[in-house]
Amino acid sequence: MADDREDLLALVMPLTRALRRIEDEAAAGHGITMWQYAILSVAVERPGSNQAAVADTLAYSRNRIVADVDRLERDGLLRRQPGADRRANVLEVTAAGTATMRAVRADIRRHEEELLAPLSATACQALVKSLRRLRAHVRSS
Amino acid sequence: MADDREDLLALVMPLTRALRRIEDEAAAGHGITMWQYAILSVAVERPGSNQAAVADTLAYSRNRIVADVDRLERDGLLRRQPGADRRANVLEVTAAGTATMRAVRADIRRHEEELLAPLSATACQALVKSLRRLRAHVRSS
DNA sequence: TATTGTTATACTCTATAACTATA
DNA sequence: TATAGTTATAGAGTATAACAATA
Repeated sequence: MADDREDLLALVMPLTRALRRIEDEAAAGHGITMWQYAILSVAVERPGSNQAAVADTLAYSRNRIVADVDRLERDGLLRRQPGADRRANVLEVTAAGTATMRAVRADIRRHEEELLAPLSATACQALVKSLRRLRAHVRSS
Repeated sequence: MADDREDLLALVMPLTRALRRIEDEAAAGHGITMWQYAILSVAVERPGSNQAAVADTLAYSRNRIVADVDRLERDGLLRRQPGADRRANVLEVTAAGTATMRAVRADIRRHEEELLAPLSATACQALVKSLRRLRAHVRSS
Protein backbone atom coordinates (compact mmCIF):
# COMPACT_ATOMS: atom_id res chain seq x y z
CA MET A 1 0.00 0.00 0.00
CA ALA A 2 2.52 2.63 1.06
CA ASP A 3 4.37 1.96 -2.16
CA ASP A 4 6.98 4.68 -2.18
CA ARG A 5 8.65 3.72 -5.44
CA GLU A 6 8.89 6.54 -7.91
CA ASP A 7 6.35 6.97 -10.71
CA LEU A 8 7.69 5.59 -13.98
CA LEU A 9 6.27 8.61 -15.79
CA ALA A 10 8.40 10.92 -13.64
CA LEU A 11 11.38 8.82 -14.67
CA VAL A 12 10.68 8.80 -18.40
CA MET A 13 9.26 12.28 -18.96
CA PRO A 14 12.54 14.24 -18.69
CA LEU A 15 14.11 11.88 -21.22
CA THR A 16 11.17 12.22 -23.60
CA ARG A 17 11.27 16.00 -23.28
CA ALA A 18 15.00 16.08 -24.06
CA LEU A 19 14.53 13.80 -27.09
CA ARG A 20 11.62 15.89 -28.29
CA ARG A 21 13.74 19.02 -28.09
CA ILE A 22 16.57 17.32 -29.97
CA GLU A 23 14.23 16.40 -32.83
CA ASP A 24 12.50 19.80 -32.84
CA GLU A 25 15.79 21.66 -33.09
CA ALA A 26 17.35 19.28 -35.62
CA ALA A 27 14.31 19.54 -37.90
CA ALA A 28 14.09 23.31 -37.48
CA GLY A 29 17.76 23.54 -38.45
CA HIS A 30 16.78 22.20 -41.88
CA GLY A 31 13.59 24.23 -42.30
CA ILE A 32 10.99 21.60 -41.38
CA THR A 33 9.17 20.42 -38.25
CA MET A 34 9.64 17.25 -36.22
CA TRP A 35 6.43 15.78 -37.65
CA GLN A 36 7.47 16.61 -41.19
CA TYR A 37 10.79 14.85 -40.57
CA ALA A 38 8.88 11.85 -39.21
CA ILE A 39 6.62 11.79 -42.27
CA LEU A 40 9.64 11.84 -44.60
CA SER A 41 11.22 9.01 -42.59
CA VAL A 42 8.22 6.72 -42.83
CA ALA A 43 7.59 7.57 -46.49
CA VAL A 44 11.19 6.65 -47.31
CA GLU A 45 11.27 3.48 -45.24
CA ARG A 46 7.87 2.21 -46.36
CA PRO A 47 7.58 3.12 -50.03
CA GLY A 48 4.06 3.00 -51.43
CA SER A 49 2.42 4.23 -48.22
CA ASN A 50 -0.47 6.64 -48.48
CA GLN A 51 -1.21 9.47 -46.05
CA ALA A 52 -3.43 7.38 -43.80
CA ALA A 53 -0.82 4.63 -43.48
CA VAL A 54 1.93 7.11 -42.63
CA ALA A 55 -0.26 8.88 -40.08
CA ASP A 56 -1.21 5.59 -38.43
CA THR A 57 2.41 4.42 -38.28
CA LEU A 58 3.36 7.62 -36.47
CA ALA A 59 0.31 7.58 -34.18
CA TYR A 60 -0.31 10.97 -35.77
CA SER A 61 -3.54 12.43 -37.14
CA ARG A 62 -5.03 11.86 -40.58
CA ASN A 63 -6.31 15.43 -40.48
CA ARG A 64 -3.16 17.21 -39.44
CA ILE A 65 -0.93 15.31 -41.84
CA VAL A 66 -2.65 17.14 -44.71
CA ALA A 67 -1.06 20.51 -43.94
CA ASP A 68 2.33 18.88 -43.40
CA VAL A 69 2.19 17.08 -46.75
CA ASP A 70 1.06 20.35 -48.36
CA ARG A 71 4.13 22.04 -46.98
CA LEU A 72 6.54 19.23 -47.91
CA GLU A 73 5.14 19.12 -51.44
CA ARG A 74 5.35 22.90 -51.83
CA ASP A 75 9.01 22.74 -50.79
CA GLY A 76 9.72 19.95 -53.28
CA LEU A 77 10.62 17.35 -50.65
CA LEU A 78 7.77 14.98 -51.50
CA ARG A 79 5.11 14.33 -54.14
CA ARG A 80 1.52 13.10 -53.94
CA GLN A 81 1.29 10.30 -56.50
CA PRO A 82 -1.98 8.77 -57.64
CA GLY A 83 -2.04 5.04 -56.97
CA ALA A 84 -4.23 2.14 -58.01
CA ASP A 85 -6.81 3.32 -55.46
CA ARG A 86 -7.63 6.75 -56.81
CA ARG A 87 -8.79 8.04 -53.45
CA ALA A 88 -5.34 7.60 -51.94
CA ASN A 89 -2.19 9.69 -52.30
CA VAL A 90 0.97 7.60 -52.38
CA LEU A 91 3.73 9.68 -50.79
CA GLU A 92 6.88 9.69 -52.90
CA VAL A 93 9.88 11.41 -51.34
CA THR A 94 12.11 13.34 -53.77
CA ALA A 95 15.90 13.27 -53.82
CA ALA A 96 15.89 16.61 -52.02
CA GLY A 97 13.48 15.20 -49.45
CA THR A 98 15.67 12.17 -48.82
CA ALA A 99 18.72 14.40 -48.43
CA THR A 100 16.92 16.64 -45.95
CA MET A 101 15.65 13.67 -43.98
CA ARG A 102 19.14 12.17 -43.77
CA ALA A 103 20.65 15.49 -42.71
CA VAL A 104 18.10 15.91 -39.92
CA ARG A 105 18.64 12.32 -38.85
CA ALA A 106 22.41 12.79 -38.67
CA ASP A 107 21.92 15.80 -36.39
CA ILE A 108 19.52 13.84 -34.22
CA ARG A 109 21.99 10.92 -33.94
CA ARG A 110 24.78 13.26 -32.87
CA HIS A 111 22.72 14.74 -30.04
CA GLU A 112 21.37 11.34 -29.05
CA GLU A 113 24.94 10.13 -28.59
CA GLU A 114 25.62 13.00 -26.20
CA LEU A 115 22.47 12.17 -24.31
CA LEU A 116 23.42 8.49 -24.01
CA ALA A 117 26.99 9.29 -22.99
CA PRO A 118 26.59 8.28 -19.31
CA LEU A 119 25.61 4.72 -20.30
CA SER A 120 28.04 1.94 -21.19
CA ALA A 121 27.63 0.25 -24.57
CA THR A 122 26.08 -2.84 -22.97
CA ALA A 123 23.75 -0.77 -20.76
CA CYS A 124 22.68 1.13 -23.84
CA GLN A 125 21.95 -2.06 -25.76
CA ALA A 126 19.97 -3.43 -22.83
CA LEU A 127 17.98 -0.19 -22.60
CA VAL A 128 17.05 -0.27 -26.28
CA LYS A 129 16.10 -3.94 -26.04
CA SER A 130 13.85 -3.34 -23.03
CA LEU A 131 12.23 -0.30 -24.65
CA ARG A 132 11.50 -2.33 -27.78
CA ARG A 133 9.86 -5.06 -25.72
CA LEU A 134 7.75 -2.59 -23.79
CA ARG A 135 6.68 -0.83 -26.98
CA ALA A 136 5.58 -4.12 -28.53
CA HIS A 137 3.68 -4.90 -25.35
CA VAL A 138 1.79 -1.59 -25.10
CA ARG A 139 0.97 -1.75 -28.82
CA SER A 140 -0.61 -5.17 -28.49
CA SER A 141 -2.72 -4.20 -25.49
CA MET B 1 25.81 9.15 -42.61
CA ALA B 2 23.25 6.54 -43.65
CA ASP B 3 22.60 5.83 -39.99
CA ASP B 4 19.54 3.65 -40.14
CA ARG B 5 19.17 3.09 -36.41
CA GLU B 6 15.75 3.95 -35.11
CA ASP B 7 15.01 7.31 -33.47
CA LEU B 8 15.08 7.04 -29.70
CA LEU B 9 12.00 9.25 -29.53
CA ALA B 10 10.04 6.73 -31.59
CA LEU B 11 11.16 4.10 -29.10
CA VAL B 12 10.22 6.02 -25.96
CA MET B 13 7.06 7.84 -27.06
CA PRO B 14 4.67 4.84 -27.00
CA LEU B 15 5.84 4.02 -23.48
CA THR B 16 5.38 7.62 -22.33
CA ARG B 17 1.92 7.73 -23.88
CA ALA B 18 0.90 4.52 -22.10
CA LEU B 19 2.24 5.79 -18.77
CA ARG B 20 0.50 9.10 -19.27
CA ARG B 21 -2.79 7.33 -19.87
CA ILE B 22 -2.30 5.17 -16.80
CA GLU B 23 -1.83 8.26 -14.62
CA ASP B 24 -4.68 10.16 -16.27
CA GLU B 25 -7.12 7.33 -15.71
CA ALA B 26 -5.94 6.52 -12.19
CA ALA B 27 -6.27 10.16 -11.13
CA ALA B 28 -9.65 10.55 -12.85
CA GLY B 29 -10.83 7.46 -11.00
CA HIS B 30 -10.42 9.42 -7.77
CA GLY B 31 -11.82 12.73 -9.02
CA ILE B 32 -8.59 14.61 -9.71
CA THR B 33 -6.22 15.16 -12.63
CA MET B 34 -2.75 13.77 -13.22
CA TRP B 35 -1.18 17.13 -12.38
CA GLN B 36 -3.20 17.42 -9.21
CA TYR B 37 -1.98 13.98 -8.18
CA ALA B 38 1.59 15.04 -8.93
CA ILE B 39 1.15 18.20 -6.84
CA LEU B 40 -0.14 16.17 -3.90
CA SER B 41 2.80 13.78 -4.25
CA VAL B 42 5.45 16.49 -4.13
CA ALA B 43 3.66 18.39 -1.35
CA VAL B 44 3.61 15.22 0.75
CA GLU B 45 7.18 14.19 0.00
CA ARG B 46 8.68 17.65 0.44
CA PRO B 47 6.80 19.26 3.33
CA GLY B 48 7.15 23.03 3.60
CA SER B 49 7.27 23.56 -0.18
CA ASN B 50 5.47 26.55 -1.64
CA GLN B 51 3.68 26.63 -5.00
CA ALA B 52 6.72 27.77 -6.95
CA ALA B 53 8.91 25.02 -5.50
CA VAL B 54 6.33 22.34 -6.31
CA ALA B 55 5.84 23.66 -9.84
CA ASP B 56 9.59 23.72 -10.46
CA THR B 57 10.04 20.19 -9.12
CA LEU B 58 7.40 18.94 -11.55
CA ALA B 59 8.71 21.01 -14.48
CA TYR B 60 5.18 22.41 -14.40
CA SER B 61 4.03 26.02 -14.65
CA ARG B 62 3.77 28.55 -11.82
CA ASN B 63 0.70 29.98 -13.52
CA ARG B 64 -1.24 26.81 -14.12
CA ILE B 65 -0.59 25.41 -10.66
CA VAL B 66 -2.85 28.12 -9.24
CA ALA B 67 -6.08 26.65 -10.60
CA ASP B 68 -5.02 23.15 -9.53
CA VAL B 69 -4.30 24.29 -5.98
CA ASP B 70 -7.63 26.16 -5.98
CA ARG B 71 -9.39 22.95 -6.86
CA LEU B 72 -7.48 20.79 -4.38
CA GLU B 73 -8.15 23.30 -1.61
CA ARG B 74 -11.83 23.54 -2.47
CA ASP B 75 -12.09 19.74 -2.27
CA GLY B 76 -10.35 19.68 1.11
CA LEU B 77 -7.31 17.75 -0.08
CA LEU B 78 -4.79 20.50 0.63
CA ARG B 79 -4.47 23.85 2.43
CA ARG B 80 -2.58 27.04 1.60
CA GLN B 81 -0.70 27.92 4.79
CA PRO B 82 0.98 31.29 5.34
CA GLY B 83 4.69 30.85 6.00
CA ALA B 84 7.45 33.08 7.30
CA ASP B 85 7.56 34.73 3.87
CA ARG B 86 4.05 36.13 3.62
CA ARG B 87 4.12 36.17 -0.16
CA ALA B 88 4.42 32.38 -0.30
CA ASN B 89 1.79 29.70 0.22
CA VAL B 90 3.13 26.63 1.95
CA LEU B 91 1.14 23.65 0.63
CA GLU B 92 -0.07 21.41 3.43
CA VAL B 93 -1.79 18.21 2.34
CA THR B 94 -4.74 17.09 4.51
CA ALA B 95 -5.40 13.55 5.68
CA ALA B 96 -8.00 13.21 2.92
CA GLY B 97 -5.46 14.49 0.40
CA THR B 98 -2.84 11.99 1.53
CA ALA B 99 -5.39 9.18 1.32
CA THR B 100 -6.43 10.22 -2.21
CA MET B 101 -2.83 10.48 -3.30
CA ARG B 102 -2.01 7.01 -1.97
CA ALA B 103 -5.11 5.51 -3.59
CA VAL B 104 -4.18 6.99 -6.97
CA ARG B 105 -0.62 5.82 -6.55
CA ALA B 106 -1.74 2.27 -5.76
CA ASP B 107 -3.79 2.21 -8.98
CA ILE B 108 -0.84 3.54 -10.94
CA ARG B 109 1.49 0.91 -9.50
CA ARG B 110 -0.91 -1.86 -10.41
CA HIS B 111 -1.08 -0.80 -14.05
CA GLU B 112 2.65 -0.15 -14.18
CA GLU B 113 3.24 -3.75 -13.14
CA GLU B 114 1.11 -4.95 -16.04
CA LEU B 115 3.05 -2.69 -18.37
CA LEU B 116 6.40 -4.00 -17.12
CA ALA B 117 5.25 -7.64 -17.27
CA PRO B 118 7.35 -8.59 -20.34
CA LEU B 119 10.58 -7.65 -18.53
CA SER B 120 12.46 -9.88 -16.08
CA ALA B 121 13.14 -8.50 -12.62
CA THR B 122 16.78 -7.86 -13.44
CA ALA B 123 15.95 -6.25 -16.79
CA CYS B 124 13.46 -4.04 -14.98
CA GLN B 125 16.04 -2.97 -12.41
CA ALA B 126 18.57 -2.25 -15.14
CA LEU B 127 16.00 -0.18 -17.02
CA VAL B 128 15.17 1.95 -13.98
CA LYS B 129 18.85 2.43 -13.23
CA SER B 130 19.61 3.57 -16.78
CA LEU B 131 16.61 5.90 -16.84
CA ARG B 132 17.72 7.48 -13.56
CA ARG B 133 21.19 8.07 -14.96
CA LEU B 134 19.86 9.62 -18.13
CA ARG B 135 17.49 11.86 -16.18
CA ALA B 136 20.33 13.12 -14.01
CA HIS B 137 22.35 13.75 -17.15
CA VAL B 138 19.70 15.72 -19.05
CA ARG B 139 18.92 17.76 -15.92
CA SER B 140 22.52 18.81 -15.50
CA SER B 141 22.91 19.86 -19.14
C1' DT C 1 -21.88 1.01 -46.83
C1' DA C 2 -16.99 2.09 -45.86
C1' DT C 3 -12.68 4.63 -46.64
C1' DT C 4 -9.27 8.54 -48.28
C1' DG C 5 -8.38 12.98 -48.21
C1' DT C 6 -9.93 17.39 -46.86
C1' DT C 7 -11.89 21.31 -44.31
C1' DA C 8 -13.99 23.59 -40.44
C1' DT C 9 -14.78 23.91 -35.70
C1' DA C 10 -14.11 23.72 -30.97
C1' DC C 11 -11.50 22.50 -27.15
C1' DT C 12 -7.33 21.78 -24.42
C1' DC C 13 -2.83 22.78 -23.33
C1' DT C 14 0.84 25.87 -22.95
C1' DA C 15 3.64 30.24 -23.00
C1' DT C 16 3.90 35.21 -22.27
C1' DA C 17 3.05 39.27 -20.19
C1' DA C 18 1.24 42.09 -16.74
C1' DC C 19 -0.44 43.16 -12.11
C1' DT C 20 -0.39 42.96 -6.49
C1' DA C 21 1.69 42.23 -2.41
C1' DT C 22 5.41 41.39 -0.15
C1' DA C 23 10.64 41.14 0.45
C1' DT D 1 14.95 45.65 -7.42
C1' DA D 2 13.37 41.13 -7.20
C1' DT D 3 10.15 37.28 -6.08
C1' DA D 4 5.39 34.61 -5.06
C1' DG D 5 1.10 34.39 -6.45
C1' DT D 6 -2.49 35.65 -9.57
C1' DT D 7 -4.96 36.83 -13.79
C1' DA D 8 -5.77 37.54 -18.70
C1' DT D 9 -4.74 36.59 -23.24
C1' DA D 10 -2.93 34.64 -27.31
C1' DG D 11 -0.97 30.76 -29.59
C1' DA D 12 -0.05 25.98 -30.47
C1' DG D 13 -1.62 21.54 -30.37
C1' DT D 14 -5.33 18.29 -30.56
C1' DA D 15 -9.91 16.04 -31.22
C1' DT D 16 -14.44 15.76 -33.50
C1' DA D 17 -17.52 16.12 -37.08
C1' DA D 18 -18.78 16.75 -41.61
C1' DC D 19 -18.16 16.57 -46.73
C1' DA D 20 -16.78 14.90 -51.68
C1' DA D 21 -14.68 11.37 -54.30
C1' DT D 22 -13.94 6.69 -54.72
C1' DA D 23 -14.20 1.83 -53.44
